[in-house]
Amino acid sequence: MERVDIKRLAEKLNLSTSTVSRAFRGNSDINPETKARILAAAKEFNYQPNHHASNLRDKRSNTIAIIVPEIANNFFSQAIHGIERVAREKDYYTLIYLTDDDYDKEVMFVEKLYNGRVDGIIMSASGEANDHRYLKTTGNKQIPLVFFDRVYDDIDVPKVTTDDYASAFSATRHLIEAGCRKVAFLVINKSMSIGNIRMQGYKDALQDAGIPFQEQLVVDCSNDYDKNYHILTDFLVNERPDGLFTAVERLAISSYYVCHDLGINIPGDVKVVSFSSLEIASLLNPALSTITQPAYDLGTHAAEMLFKVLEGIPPQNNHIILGSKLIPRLSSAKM
Amino acid sequence: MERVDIKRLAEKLNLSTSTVSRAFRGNSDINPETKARILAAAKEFNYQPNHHASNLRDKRSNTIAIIVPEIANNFFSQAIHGIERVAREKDYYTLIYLTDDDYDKEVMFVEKLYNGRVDGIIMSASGEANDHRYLKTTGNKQIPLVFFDRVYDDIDVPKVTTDDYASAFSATRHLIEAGCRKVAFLVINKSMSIGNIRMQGYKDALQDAGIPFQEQLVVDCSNDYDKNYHILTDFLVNERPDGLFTAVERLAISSYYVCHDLGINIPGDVKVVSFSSLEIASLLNPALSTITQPAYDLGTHAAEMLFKVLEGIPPQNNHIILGSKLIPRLSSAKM
DNA sequence: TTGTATGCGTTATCAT
DNA sequence: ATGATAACGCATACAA
Repeated sequence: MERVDIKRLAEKLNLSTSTVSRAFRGNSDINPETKARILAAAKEFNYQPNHHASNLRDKRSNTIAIIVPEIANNFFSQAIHGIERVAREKDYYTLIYLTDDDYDKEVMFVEKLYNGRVDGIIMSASGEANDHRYLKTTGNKQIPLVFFDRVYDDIDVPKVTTDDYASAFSATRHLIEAGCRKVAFLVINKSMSIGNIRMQGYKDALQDAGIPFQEQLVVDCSNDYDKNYHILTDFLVNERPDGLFTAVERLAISSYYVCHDLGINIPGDVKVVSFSSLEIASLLNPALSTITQPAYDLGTHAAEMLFKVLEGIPPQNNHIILGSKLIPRLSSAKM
Repeated sequence: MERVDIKRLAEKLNLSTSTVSRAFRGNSDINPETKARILAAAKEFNYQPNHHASNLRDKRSNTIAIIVPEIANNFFSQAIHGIERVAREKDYYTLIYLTDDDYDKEVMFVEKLYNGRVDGIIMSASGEANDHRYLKTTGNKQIPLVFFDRVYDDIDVPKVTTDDYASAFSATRHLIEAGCRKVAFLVINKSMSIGNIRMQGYKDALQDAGIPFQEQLVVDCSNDYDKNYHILTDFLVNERPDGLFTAVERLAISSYYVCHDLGINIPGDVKVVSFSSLEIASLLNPALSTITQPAYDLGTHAAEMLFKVLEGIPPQNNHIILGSKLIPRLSSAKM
């Protein structure tokens, strides 16, 4: 009921607030016995130094924000797990923001964070196609930002990504080696840096194999399951590709549904490889060949970079690139 | 670079800080023109009222905490999504805590939150078997708490759960109707309220069908994949059940792996039904029969209950129970 | 409608 | 080793 603050605790102990305060901070000198008394009393009365008061004084919040497009997604939930673990170790709070892939929300979130609410931001971007200048202000205001996975190339902050080009290249080559001659590339936003890079790997692998690139084999999908279902149905019926390389897990899933419904056999009629963080890819029917990104590690690295910046240590390497793993399974097996 | 606060903004505008402050609060009277001027200037200088200062004054944080066992889990990530959406609408911040199913962490998190950091907590519990008295203090300190899914029965706070008993009952009956006579129940912590309730539904469905309950068909599993693999391998080899009812998704996954490796056919040799929030259950090999909980709705309801409490509206119903859906698929098909 | 003054709870500085 | 005090930035009660 009664809220106990430092003042009341001090009164109960016949001490000054400064002494009590000292008991909770590492540095200042204080008699060990006094400290013990204070800590005991604090425990008894369930006292905790008020967060807002401390942070107002210190001008820091011990809090970071994570901004991601979505959370009900294996990749992001694993990455968040990684970030949270590092933050917890540093005794930082973790605020979470979901943009639902909406660029306007992203801007709103970031601008709101100028209120001293957080010490730093870790973000996977939602609006590649849009204007990023709103972030440049961030630079001026010195609120540290780190990108992971989906980055804005024109914003010069630390970034953690995977070797998307190489992965896309090897995934495409893998399909070709499995016998595909008409490999499609399914992507959600090919103008996003990440979609673009993956497409480049795809193109180059085709060229490398002497297969001409065909624009109509690049399928621009959406975030909406129903829309994708139609897009992919049309595409598969009309183009009859013999290989699908999908830039995100969701598109592989949609492809599976469509193929099931159309009676298209995987891998007999069409082979599939996808970027995916699905842990149970091997349990799918058929087992899905994946390029698995180290989502958790992406998160921990991003967090570690951010904390380096917060600690004033300039990161030696402003762009960390982690390797992904191509795991061939039945969906892309040579028949 | 230069940090602009309310004072500086006031100086630039030749106004007092109180007037500037008023421009940002809905209530107080202020000349619309003045307000417009202030807001314009705020935009220009990128001013945002300092979060900690406001909250120190107001003794509220506009922040809620979500405490869950894990996040890389379809159920929890969907629930979090629901909570976040409601919080966002209310213009609240959302802090996230992952306990990794560790009761000690849960206690630590909650106790740390006594520092005024958040206005309320939404939690799915990690330590049913442990002592919950640490939460009773919370009651005294009036920091509102709402449970969802995994609850502590002995703590009297608003709760949102699903109809676990009925779901477990019908899942078990479903297996029996599909021809199973030796149905096992796989559970992670049967002493947890939720595991217990599900087990009761299982038992009663057996009894209802005139099948005697056998203790050795209740398999106590862990959170660890490797351990479960061994536990389940032993169990399947030794007991040869013809039906598996698994209390959590993870155990169905492990069962699939084990059955694949042992050459046990699903549903031919053993049929499987599981509580699961897996969206692609129908793409598994074989398609997994699920009891699907409305995870997202659980989240939104929990959040709405919490905000009711925060707004001083006593919830009319202290325990909301949502229905789950049994979706039979190939894994439990009658042969 | 606007301004003045005070206090929210904490901690660093300075004094004792 | 401990105490008194000022300041962090803001929002309200009260005065004008």
